[in-house]
Amino acid sequence: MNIKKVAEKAGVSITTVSRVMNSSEKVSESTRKKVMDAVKELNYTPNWFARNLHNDRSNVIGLLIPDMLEQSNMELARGVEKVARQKECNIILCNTEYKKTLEEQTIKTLIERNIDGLILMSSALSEQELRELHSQKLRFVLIDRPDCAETENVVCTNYEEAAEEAVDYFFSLGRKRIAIIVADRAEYIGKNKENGYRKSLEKHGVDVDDSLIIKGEDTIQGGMVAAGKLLEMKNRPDAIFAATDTMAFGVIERIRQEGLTIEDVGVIGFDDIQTGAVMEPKLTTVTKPSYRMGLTAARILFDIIEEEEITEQPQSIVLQSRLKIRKSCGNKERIREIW
Amino acid sequence: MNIKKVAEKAGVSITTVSRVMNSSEKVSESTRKKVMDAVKELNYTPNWFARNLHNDRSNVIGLLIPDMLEQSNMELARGVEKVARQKECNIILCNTEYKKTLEEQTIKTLIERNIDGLILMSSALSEQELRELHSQKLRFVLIDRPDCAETENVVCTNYEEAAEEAVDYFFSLGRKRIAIIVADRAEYIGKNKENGYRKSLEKHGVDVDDSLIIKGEDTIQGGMVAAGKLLEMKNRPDAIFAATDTMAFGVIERIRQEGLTIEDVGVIGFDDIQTGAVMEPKLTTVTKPSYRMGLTAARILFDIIEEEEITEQPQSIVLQSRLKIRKSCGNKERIREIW
DNA sequence: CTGAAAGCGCTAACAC
DNA sequence: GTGTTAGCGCTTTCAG
Repeated sequence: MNIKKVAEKAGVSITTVSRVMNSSEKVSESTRKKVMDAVKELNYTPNWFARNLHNDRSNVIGLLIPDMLEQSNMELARGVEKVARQKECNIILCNTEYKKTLEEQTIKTLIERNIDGLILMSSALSEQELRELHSQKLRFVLIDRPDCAETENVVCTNYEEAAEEAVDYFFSLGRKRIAIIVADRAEYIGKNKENGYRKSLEKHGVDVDDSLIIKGEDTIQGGMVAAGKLLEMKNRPDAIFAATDTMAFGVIERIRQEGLTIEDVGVIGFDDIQTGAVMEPKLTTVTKPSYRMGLTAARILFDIIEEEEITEQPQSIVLQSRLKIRKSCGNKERIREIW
Repeated sequence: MNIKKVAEKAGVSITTVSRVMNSSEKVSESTRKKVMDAVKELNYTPNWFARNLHNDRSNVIGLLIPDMLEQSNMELARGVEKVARQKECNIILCNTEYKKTLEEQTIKTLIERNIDGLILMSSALSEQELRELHSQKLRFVLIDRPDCAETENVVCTNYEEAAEEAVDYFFSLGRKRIAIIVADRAEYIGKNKENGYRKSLEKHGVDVDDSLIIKGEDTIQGGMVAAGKLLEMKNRPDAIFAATDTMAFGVIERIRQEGLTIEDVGVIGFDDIQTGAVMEPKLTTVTKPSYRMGLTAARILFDIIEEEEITEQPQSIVLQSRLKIRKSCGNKERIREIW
C-alpha cells in the first residue's frame, strides 16, 4: 500500500494525495474528499521512513535509565514524557541494568536509529567516554552526573548537601555513632552522599570510622544484609543512613528482626518512594525532585535539539532535595504527618 | 553526511560503502579498511530512514500502559524488553494515564510511526474499538483483557479465581463480613475480581451485601478513603480485600488510625509489590506474574509480526496468580516468611 | 570483488 | 488547484 495506489484509486496525482495527507497547501474540497475516501478504503498510512527521508528529525528521543523498577526513575520518565508529548515526540525507553556493555550497546543502537536526542542516566560511562559521544553528533542531557557539570548538559540534585542535612538531623537527635550504607552500583551518586556524610561528621567534630561506611546491594535484601553487618558490631551504630529507601526498608526490617527498635537505631532513607509513607515506622527520608528533573532535562534536550548549531554553553542545573522528617529516627515529638 | 561523501573520501562507489556497512557481501580487506577509515573520519552513521525504506519492518514496537509508576506494569515492561532485545527491537513506551483520548491518540501516532506491533494494556477501549485496530493492519497483543479472549491475542491472569482464593482464605480464618474495594479506573479487571469475590461468598452461603462492595481511587489515599467509609459503618466488616496493594497500604494505615488492628479487620491486597514484604504487618496479597506476562505477550507479538499472513487463530494465554499468605490477616500461626 | 543504475515512498520545487 | 519531475540516502539487481 503506497501513495501511488491511493492516487490511482482517487484518480488524482500523488502530489495531491501528499497534500491532503499533510493538510498543507490548498486542495479543493471535492478532491480532498475523493482522496480521503480512497485513503479510508485502502487503509492507507503514509510510510514513516519515506516521509522522514526529507526531514532530519525523527521525533523520537531516547531515555536510558539503569532500572525501570525503581520508582524515582519512572517519575523522571513521566516528566520527560510530559515534555515529549508537547513536542510530539515519542520516547524509546531502555534499561541498562547498571551494565556498562548494555549501556554502550544501547547508545550505539539508538544513534543508528537516528534519535533526535538522548536523556542519559549513566551509571557506568566515564566522563571521557561521555564526552566522546559528541563526535557522533548525539545531543544529550545527563542526569545525576555532577562530575560532568563543567562540560556537559547536566541535571542533578544536591546529593551531598541533602545527605549532610540528613546526618545533621541524626546529630540533632543526640545520635553520634552514625553509619552510612551506599548502593554499590551507584558509584557517582554514592560518592556524593558519602561526602555529605563526612562533612556532617566533621562539622560535629566526630572522627570518621571507616567500618561504619559500607556498601550494599540496592534491594531490600541488600539493606538487610548491610544492616546485619552493622548491628553485629561490638560497638554498633545508633543511627543508619541508608542511601536509598529500598535499602532503608531492609534496614528497618533487620533492626526489627534483631529485636531492636528505631529507638535503638534510627534510620533515614533517600528517594522518598511512596510506600515509605505507610510503613511502620513511617520512613524519614530525603525527597528528590525526580519528576521535575525529568521535565527539566527534557526541556534542555529540546532546546539543544532545536538549535541549529550547538552554540550555547552547556547548562548544569541542580534541583533541591530535602529532608522529609517522619518517624523512623525514633523522635518522640509529635510531628505533622507528611506524605 | 551521507553515503556519497564517504564513498568519495574512500575513493570507492556508494555500493561498496553500503556493502561494508551491512557487512553483507564480499569486499576485499583493503577496500573495507579504506571505507572504515572514511566512516570513522567523517563520523558517518547510515540514515535510518533511507535504510528502512526498503524494509517493511521498523524494529520498533509500542508498549502502552496506563501508569508507569505502577511497579507491576514496569515488571511487565521488563519482560517485554527482554524479548525485544533478543529481536533487536526497541520499545516506545507510552503512558495513557487511564484516559481514553490519550490512548486513542497515542495508538494513532504509533501507527503513523510504522511500529511493527503493539503490546496494549488498554483500560478504556471497548472490545469493538480494539477489533477495529485490525483494519489499520496493526498487529497487537492485549494485556489483561479477558473479555477479548475470543477474538484477539490476549495475555492475562486468572483474576477471578485468584480473588476467589483470597476471599476463601478470609473465610478459612473465620471471618465472615468481608468487604472488597476495587480500583475505580480498572474497569475490566475490577469486574473480574468482584466476580471472584461474589463466587466465594456464594460458595460459603453468605449473601452479598452491596454496601460492602465499593470503589476506590488506586492510590494509598484512595485506599484510606475507601477504608474510612467501611470502618464507619455501624456493622463494619472484619475483613477487607483491597484489589490493589497500593490501596491495601492505605487500608492498613486507616485501620491503624482508627485505633484498630488487623485482628479486628484483616486485609488482603493484590499485585505483590515489593514493599508489601517489609511493611508491618507484612501484607498478605495475591502475586501476579507480571514479568512472565510481559515475556509471553512479547513472544506472541513477535510470532504474529514474523508471520507473513495472519493465519493463526488468536491465542489467549492465562498465567496463574496465587495467594501469598503473610501477616495482614491477623492469623496467629507462625508462617514461614515469604518474600 | 566492484560499480552503474534502478528504484523504495514520499515531498517539494516548478510548471500549467 | 493540480500535475510533472527531480531528488532524499540507501539497497539491490545486474553487469562487468
